[in-house]
Amino acid sequence: MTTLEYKLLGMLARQPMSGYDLASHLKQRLVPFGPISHTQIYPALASLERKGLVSYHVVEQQAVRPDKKVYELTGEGRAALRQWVESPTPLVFLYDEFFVKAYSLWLADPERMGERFREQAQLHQEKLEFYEQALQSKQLAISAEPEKADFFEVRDVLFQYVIGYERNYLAWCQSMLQYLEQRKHQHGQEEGQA
Amino acid sequence: MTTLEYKLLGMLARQPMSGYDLASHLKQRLVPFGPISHTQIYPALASLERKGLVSYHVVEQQAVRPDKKVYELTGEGRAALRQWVESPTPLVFLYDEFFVKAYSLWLADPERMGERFREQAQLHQEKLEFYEQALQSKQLAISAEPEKADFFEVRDVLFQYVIGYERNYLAWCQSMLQYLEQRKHQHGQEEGQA
DNA sequence: CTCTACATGTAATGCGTTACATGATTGA
DNA sequence: TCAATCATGTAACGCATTACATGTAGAG
Repeated sequence: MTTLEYKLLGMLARQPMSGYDLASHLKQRLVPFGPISHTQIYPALASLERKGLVSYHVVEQQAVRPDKKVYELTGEGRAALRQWVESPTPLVFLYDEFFVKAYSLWLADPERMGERFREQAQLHQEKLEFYEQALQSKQLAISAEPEKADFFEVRDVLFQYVIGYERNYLAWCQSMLQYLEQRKHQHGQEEGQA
Repeated sequence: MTTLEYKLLGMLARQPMSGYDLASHLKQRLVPFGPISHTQIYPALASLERKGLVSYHVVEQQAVRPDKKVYELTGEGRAALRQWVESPTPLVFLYDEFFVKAYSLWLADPERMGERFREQAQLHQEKLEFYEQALQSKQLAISAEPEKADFFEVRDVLFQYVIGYERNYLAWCQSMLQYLEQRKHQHGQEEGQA
């Protein structure tokens, strides 16, 4: 069982869906797991089905579209997910390419690096705004459907985590921009290699 | 060129090292990139050498140890690294297994999940303390060797990012623990499946 | 007339992890 | 005697991404 399979189980536990639905939910960022390619989803669903953790029923589509396979969790699927969720997790290391670049920023041109940091800040700003807005509309959804508050609430807290993460990222970009400004003024134009 | 290769270039740009040295620096967390296995490092160094981005000189070891290959950047290596550092970076998605588990926490036992959150908080607390301490000793190192302040300073800011990240993580764990407490009191003992 | 949405897949490639392989010295 | 440190590698396996493959309907 891979993390990918548990992501799918977690989504199906909330709502039965087809492979296509899963992919588009992720793409629309209704679930903050990042996008997952359909070329991974379909084999993974097949494998979950072989293991008896999910089952599907075919829904015929209008026109000549391929029939839709709507998957849902079986009892074992729910139990397996629950067991995994309740199990300990080792510490994972954060992976961020821009962060790796920043490690070698001392040999780069401060002017150009300033642009890069503003670029990143922009991207993270957009993501932050998306999740802030999503959080607001989700809170409205809870008051509309209180019986689903169970997992709506949890999703909100995940969104709050992402929001905190993005705020930290932005603060870091700001402090780096300050540092670069300082550097520009201090060093003036000493190193001038192409 | 993979991110891994640029990580190695970035480290070698600061200081010539052998493959073994690179691995142990990462393991000791002197560089916040997470550990990298030596089985990846040695082939990567060979590939960088073939591309002319690094060169090495053999240092004979006492006893019967294999000779050490100390690598350093070539001019092209430095230029390639610089170009990469100055290039734009797409937004990457955060990957955290515990976060994925939290998404399905609504079907788990609140008591047991509380334990898991305390566990994670502990792990992140340790990491936070490590980087806070490292930051302090690095700041001392700057005053000792001001000529290397260039990249010491940058490393510090990376450490500061990690510190912010960990603080956010801990705050999230705390808020989740509060949520779970609330949940325990509210729901009492309604669902009791094994 | 081209692009996007719908809907499902297979095949090839690449990166990362784990296991395998060697071999002396030092400390518990 | 068992593990860890030093020091370098190869081989097998698994997960993820990209490219390939099919086919209609509707919007711009």
